[in-house]
Amino acid sequence: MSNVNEKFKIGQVARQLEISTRTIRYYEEVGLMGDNRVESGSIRFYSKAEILRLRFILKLKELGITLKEMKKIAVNYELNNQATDRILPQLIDILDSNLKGIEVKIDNLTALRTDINGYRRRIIDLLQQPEMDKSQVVNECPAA
Amino acid sequence: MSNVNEKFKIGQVARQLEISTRTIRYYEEVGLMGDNRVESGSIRFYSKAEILRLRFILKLKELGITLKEMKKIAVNYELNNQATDRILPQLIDILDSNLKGIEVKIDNLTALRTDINGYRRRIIDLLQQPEMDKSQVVNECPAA
DNA sequence: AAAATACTTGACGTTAACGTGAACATACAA
DNA sequence: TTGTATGTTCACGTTAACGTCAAGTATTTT
Repeated sequence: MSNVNEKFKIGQVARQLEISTRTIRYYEEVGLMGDNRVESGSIRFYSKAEILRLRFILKLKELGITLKEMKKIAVNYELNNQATDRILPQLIDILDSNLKGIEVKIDNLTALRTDINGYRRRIIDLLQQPEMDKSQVVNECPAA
Repeated sequence: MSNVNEKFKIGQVARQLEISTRTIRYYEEVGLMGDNRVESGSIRFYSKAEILRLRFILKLKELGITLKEMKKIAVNYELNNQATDRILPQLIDILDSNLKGIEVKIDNLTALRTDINGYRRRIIDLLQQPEMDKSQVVNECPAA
């Protein structure tokens, strides 16, 4: 068997990618992976290309793209007869809107950090002034 | 009825805080709010202090603290006979670990943004060189 | 008092992305 | 051949924080 046509079973692939076999079957289940069971039997075999496809899925996931979004892309990829030129702009759109979401999240988290720090500081101040009545803190709305 | 002892029904409170009545009942259900049903009947009444408590819960939630964590605090608050001195350091601890989580998230998102931008740029480059074979992009693992 | 509005208690539904277990078939090692 | 590792297909479980009925009670308005 030539090296390029080498096939792997699901467990090998899973170990290689450090994911569970369930995950791989799940990706197939939701239509991200196509049926890899060979005619004869029910056992799945994956070529290197298919493993790359899995890697690609994992990468997109890392990039914050949901499986549902990926499916959309995949469907269009088929519909357009694998015309990459039609697909890539779509991917860019998704990446862009994702970038926006990320910016928003970063901003929110940054504000949150400031907020928490302020609240934290107020608590510490209270703890260091033992004569004060601290009971109100619990019912107080910080930075509001 | 003096103003300070004024009681509100759940719907009024909900509108005031812009949350659902279900949410308020849920907070009671998970032990964050104590039973506010008056002896005689089954209708809940909330004093301003209790509305403040709700505000406090909402604020902590904004700060990324889960209801489960709040419950912990609340339980200790009761256990310690409402000794604020024992509770506040605990709150600080939680806020601190939350801050750490936020830092991590910000870092991750920032790296992600860079990553996405890089990938995005590569796609655009490909789209602008019409002679190239773009089919590989889909199976390629960006920045890996 | 009738109608409209608000409150009550269940209790199942929702979302994402798998985890987990059962019960069985297949495959390679000793 | 017998074990043991690995594969298969269901199908229910998980998590958080409520949403959403349904069906009945209470309050308030007209």
